[in-house]
Amino acid sequence: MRRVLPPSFFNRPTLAVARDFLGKYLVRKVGGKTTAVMITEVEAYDGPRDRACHAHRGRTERNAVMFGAAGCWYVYFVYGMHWMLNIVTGEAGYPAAVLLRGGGESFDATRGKWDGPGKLTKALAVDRRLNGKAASRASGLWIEDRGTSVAARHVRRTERIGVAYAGSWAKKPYRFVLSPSPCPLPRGGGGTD
DNA sequence: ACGATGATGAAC
DNA sequence: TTCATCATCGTA
Repeated sequence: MRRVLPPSFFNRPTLAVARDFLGKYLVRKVGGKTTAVMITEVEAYDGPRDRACHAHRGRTERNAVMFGAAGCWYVYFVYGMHWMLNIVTGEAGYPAAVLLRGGGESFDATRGKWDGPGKLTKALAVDRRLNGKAASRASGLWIEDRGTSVAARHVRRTERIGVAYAGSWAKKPYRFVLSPSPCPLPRGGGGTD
């Protein structure tokens, strides 16, 4: 079973899309070579109120694609050297996206190879050229469901990385990590805010 | 713990 | 036009 995720998958609340990303495959085709990476770590950036979200200060040239259709890539450059890969989620006009932060070769070997958003884009040759393009075979970068189902006990939620400037929004559990070993109950009991 | 490294956005 | 900032990473 192998299905390319359609725009409707992404046209849902950002947190739901982020959660459901775990266990899906990010597939890159460049030239004749295809690479598939199981997604194991993502972060949600949810709308203008989210102070960690680029759209918090309104629309700019850089973040414009976040305001567009779900299922398009939002790629930007940070720290003078790294490309960040996001996919736009939710209704057009509502600026939200999911940042792809890490991936592995399989469910049981989820760590080590592509941990870190900058390493992931470097490994998959992702740069500005994909910004605004749809996630599809045509763009050479897309997401597939290959039948892996991820149970709740394998999903760990934490604060997002590198967004300390966002005040209370930095503390929200918007980072989702796939953990092969079952996680104990979330810290503090409920966990999902 | 820190420096690399350059695009971006807001201020002037 | 200038300048602070930055959804990171490798080395120490």
